Amino acid sequence: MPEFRAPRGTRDLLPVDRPVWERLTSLAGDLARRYGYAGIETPMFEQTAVFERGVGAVTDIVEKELFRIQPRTEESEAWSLRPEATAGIVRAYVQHGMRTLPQPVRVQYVGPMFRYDRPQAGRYRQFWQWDVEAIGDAGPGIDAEIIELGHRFYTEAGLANVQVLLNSIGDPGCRPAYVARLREYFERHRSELPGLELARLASNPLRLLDSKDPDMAALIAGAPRIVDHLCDACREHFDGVRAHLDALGVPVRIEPSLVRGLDYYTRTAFEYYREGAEGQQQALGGGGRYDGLVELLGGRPTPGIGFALGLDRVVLALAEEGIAAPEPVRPAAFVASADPADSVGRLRVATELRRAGIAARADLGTRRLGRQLEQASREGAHFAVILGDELRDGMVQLRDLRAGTQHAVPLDELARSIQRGESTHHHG
RNA sequence: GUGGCCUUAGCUCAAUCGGCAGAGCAUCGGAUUGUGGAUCCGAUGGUUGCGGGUUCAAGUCCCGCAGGCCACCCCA
Repeated sequence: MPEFRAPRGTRDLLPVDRPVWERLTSLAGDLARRYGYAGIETPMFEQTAVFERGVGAVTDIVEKELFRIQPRTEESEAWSLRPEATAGIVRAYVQHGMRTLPQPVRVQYVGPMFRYDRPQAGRYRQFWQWDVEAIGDAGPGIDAEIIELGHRFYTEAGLANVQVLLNSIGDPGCRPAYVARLREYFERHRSELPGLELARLASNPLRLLDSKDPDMAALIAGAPRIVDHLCDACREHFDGVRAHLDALGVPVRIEPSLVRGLDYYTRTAFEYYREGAEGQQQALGGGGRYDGLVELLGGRPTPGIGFALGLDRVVLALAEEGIAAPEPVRPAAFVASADPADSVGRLRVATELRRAGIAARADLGTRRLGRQLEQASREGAHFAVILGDELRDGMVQLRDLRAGTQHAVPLDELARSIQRGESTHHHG
């Protein structure tokens, strides 16, 4: 066991892991372009207060999972690594006066987030999210656009069985009355509550709804549903979201018990859920509307909605479904030579090919020719270029490693021959 | 933060009752001084996660710690 290891809950993404990640990030970028979401990037740490206020001071994320940075001096501000992206993006929206841009402002970002909790498969202390936000539009249409965009990502990534769970959790106008009714309901059934749930009844009755305790299932099923207690405006918004989603053909399941753990959510709450998944990390992503957040962080009252998709969990899901990762890039040409010592000649020819735009590699060691060709084969090269005595006449051997054929070509026509061979094979 | 299971070479795993730490794959080399994914041969690679204890003797038994996984908590 080596002396040093990646810190607990973090891991190295090795060359063999990278292709699937590159595919997912380029898919996110492609969807962002199609849907009109511009890139944004905010710092990986912020003043702790941004998260305390933006995420909610009494949430688990802030209370027990925040990665706090030790200040270097007493005068230093208290910083924390970001546990999610929305608070920082909204902070940037306010700081840079983005309310003067055409509204809503559509932005997106792929990057690492940090939460200090106990690692498990699909749950890490450093993990990657694709975060998408639309700030400045209160209508239900943008909710549907965002929800469909997230669903689209899973579909195009290759996950066919991802379902959207949808709920409305009301707003500060109507939610308190509902929470009071809910509390009243569970108080009536106090004797049936497991100990852990009793504590929640006092702190956050909404959380009782998404309890995983099997003994709670019947109780939850009989509980008042928030969607039946929305004010007219919230009701109308929720119906609007559903109507837009229906029109788009997005498979949606209304889930009255879906409440999300972050304080700032209003109205729309949604989650992407993988059916038939092993383990508890079935939530692939989630999001919701946060109409009070901009104001909380010092801006004018501004509505907003967004989601965060956990890319680590998508990678895991793709592996579980047996969906193959993209092949690593194979070189078009591998330059070998009869003289094992002639690394200068090999590197020179490879460099010329590279300058001509060809993916070329060369053995820069001292292997004999047979070993060089073995290397070329194992790296999946299409052609081997063999430098030998023919160089005196300006000729090299061009060997097609897939076909097993070989012929001499002039060195100054080498790049063109390889390009021709590549294109016929790719389209043949 | 709570509980359970696990940890032997880069990877996947053996090692009888406590008795000399091994194999396959991978890597490097040879068979083959100008011709490749096969085959054969060889080499490199270990403080058995770390620390302590019991014992003539510990990969094996005991204790602690770390890390991984699982279930909670919570979330992505």
